[in-house]
Amino acid sequence: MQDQSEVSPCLALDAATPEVLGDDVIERLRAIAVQHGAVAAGTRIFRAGEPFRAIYGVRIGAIKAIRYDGTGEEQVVAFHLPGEFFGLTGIHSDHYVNTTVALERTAVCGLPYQRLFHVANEHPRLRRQLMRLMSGVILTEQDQYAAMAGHTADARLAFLLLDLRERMSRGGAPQDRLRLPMTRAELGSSAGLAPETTSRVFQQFRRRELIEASGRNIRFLDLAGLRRLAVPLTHPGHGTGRTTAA
Amino acid sequence: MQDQSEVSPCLALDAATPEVLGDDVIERLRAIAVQHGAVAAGTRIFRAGEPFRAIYGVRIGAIKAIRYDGTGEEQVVAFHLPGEFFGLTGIHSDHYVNTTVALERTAVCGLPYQRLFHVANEHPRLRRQLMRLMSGVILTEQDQYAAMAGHTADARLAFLLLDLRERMSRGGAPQDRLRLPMTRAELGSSAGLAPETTSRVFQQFRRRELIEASGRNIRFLDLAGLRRLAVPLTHPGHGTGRTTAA
DNA sequence: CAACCTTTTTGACCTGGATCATAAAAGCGT
DNA sequence: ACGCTTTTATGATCCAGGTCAAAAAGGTTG
Repeated sequence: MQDQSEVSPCLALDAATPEVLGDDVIERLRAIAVQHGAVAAGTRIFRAGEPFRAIYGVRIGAIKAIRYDGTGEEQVVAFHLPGEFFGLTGIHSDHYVNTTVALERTAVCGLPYQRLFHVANEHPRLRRQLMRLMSGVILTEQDQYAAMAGHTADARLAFLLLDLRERMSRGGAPQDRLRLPMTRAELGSSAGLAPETTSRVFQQFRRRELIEASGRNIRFLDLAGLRRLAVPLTHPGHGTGRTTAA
Repeated sequence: MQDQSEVSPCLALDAATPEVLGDDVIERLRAIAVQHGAVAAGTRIFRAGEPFRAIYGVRIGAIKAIRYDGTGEEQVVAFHLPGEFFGLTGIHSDHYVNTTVALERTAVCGLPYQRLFHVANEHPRLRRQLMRLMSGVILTEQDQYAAMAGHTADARLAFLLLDLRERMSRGGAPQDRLRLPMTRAELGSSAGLAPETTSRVFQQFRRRELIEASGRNIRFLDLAGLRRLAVPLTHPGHGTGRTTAA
């Protein structure tokens, strides 16, 4: 189950796909998917304002979605990890609204929206899955918002780390270690914090022995402690899958 | 065009509906829509954790979507105004994740999701519109997030006021006046600010003669000034409709 | 209209995090 | 391995905004 990124990278529409969608649909999707080769860190996938053509899935690597805030300052809106989709806001606007950039060596695949829509026209299962996918993105976005608004730097970063941990370990990765694909500055920006603050909070976490961190390599020492710190997302009911969007 | 809230309240799927969807679809939707009578301020529409049944549209009034943050403190996640839909996150989770409460005398209508989906099965137009709707919600959510993260109280509230103004005037309402349906505390909470701060910023806006405000009644005196203050949402390309979600 | 309760405003104070500055590490390309 | 650039860490300072407290408006209900 760990070769997920090899087998049906783009097709992991919201985690539980193979069984849910059926082989025929998977085949159709595979046919329309545009597999892009791996690109180097710093490569832009698309730029805000470009006409919307396709939604993208991350196969390997990581993506940041950014906006340029007035002064030209870069503001990170979201990160996208393997198995997640981005560019979805283009559906509404006919243009991409964020610029997306590879954080490391990254491979994405594109699902041209018109074609995707046509396939969906013939497959109710896929339609339902698409709705679920988008709903999940809204949920993620709201969680993020709720976790940031009116909370301390500690809480925000604890939340972010736990969130990244969970999303990274989706394809069966080690659960106690984590290699961050982004800089402290980028991580901070996504939480509305200055890079210096991010760095200091990391130190604090180390001192408290919540994590071990050398550079971008994190080891979780005390998950319970981190969770206590982080904003508790009181998602009632069951555990659910996750998604993201640009 | 101002009796929109009377004619096809629920059906205004993402603003541009009548022409886009066609009369037959409208008729079908009208048939499945559950029109709820107006409820008093403070009435809960649904509670976090309840099983997901329907998505809701606001006909008249206003809704707040809230979460209870650890300590039991209420945190406002979003406001929903006439013409907007909420409860969409339930699609993914099978449960509502926010609690939604009427802020004033409010009428909503419910679109039972299964039925909605069935109608959509027969109408590609509606499918497309639903995708657009959800994409728009993601966009709104991201805008909000970007506008709040790492910006001053002034900027956040200026943004919020302009946003509310725009959304309120959707059905052809006066563009220079605004009756806020929420308290300062609620407005602040949605921006991650303390009520006192919200109040003080309002005073500051008054002194600067950006707005005139007596209680919940706002008059915009200097839109350009407010916009200069607010976080500029560099949405490239065209102007687009708006939406919201719970 | 009076008593009551909620919301808003204002003041005083204090702290979390931004900012500025600089040093120490890491990466990284050659 | 060696510079060079980018990233991270840490210290000092400052201020926006949170918190506590209390008064002043508003609204609501009997």
